[in-house]
Amino acid sequence: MDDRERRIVDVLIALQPGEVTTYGDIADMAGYPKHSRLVGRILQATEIEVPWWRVVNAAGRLVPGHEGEQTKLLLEEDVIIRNGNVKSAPYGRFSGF
DNA sequence: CCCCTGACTAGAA
DNA sequence: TTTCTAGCCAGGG
Repeated sequence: MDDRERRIVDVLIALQPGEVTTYGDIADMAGYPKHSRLVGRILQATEIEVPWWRVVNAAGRLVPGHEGEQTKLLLEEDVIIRNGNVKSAPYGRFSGF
């Protein structure tokens, strides 16, 4: 695990309940703008426990293949979801309250 | 090294 | 609003 991966994971595990953000924002916060794809790759491959359900793409689309579980987990954190998309969340990139 | 693929994105059609 | 086009990065064949 290199330095970039470590920093990105640090940002991920720091996400709080109800805080929904995007791949691009995670990359920015970790100090690696333009590396959104790397974030997605890490989320899919890492063995470390991270709140993956609090990450969606820039359009608010849920993770392909995990919509069901992700929707359930987000609803428990008071995140508003409509048609498989995050409409708004208490905090983070999709905060609309 | 080339080509394709994907939990990505911003901007132009 | 939806679709396409470049850019972007790491992996795998």
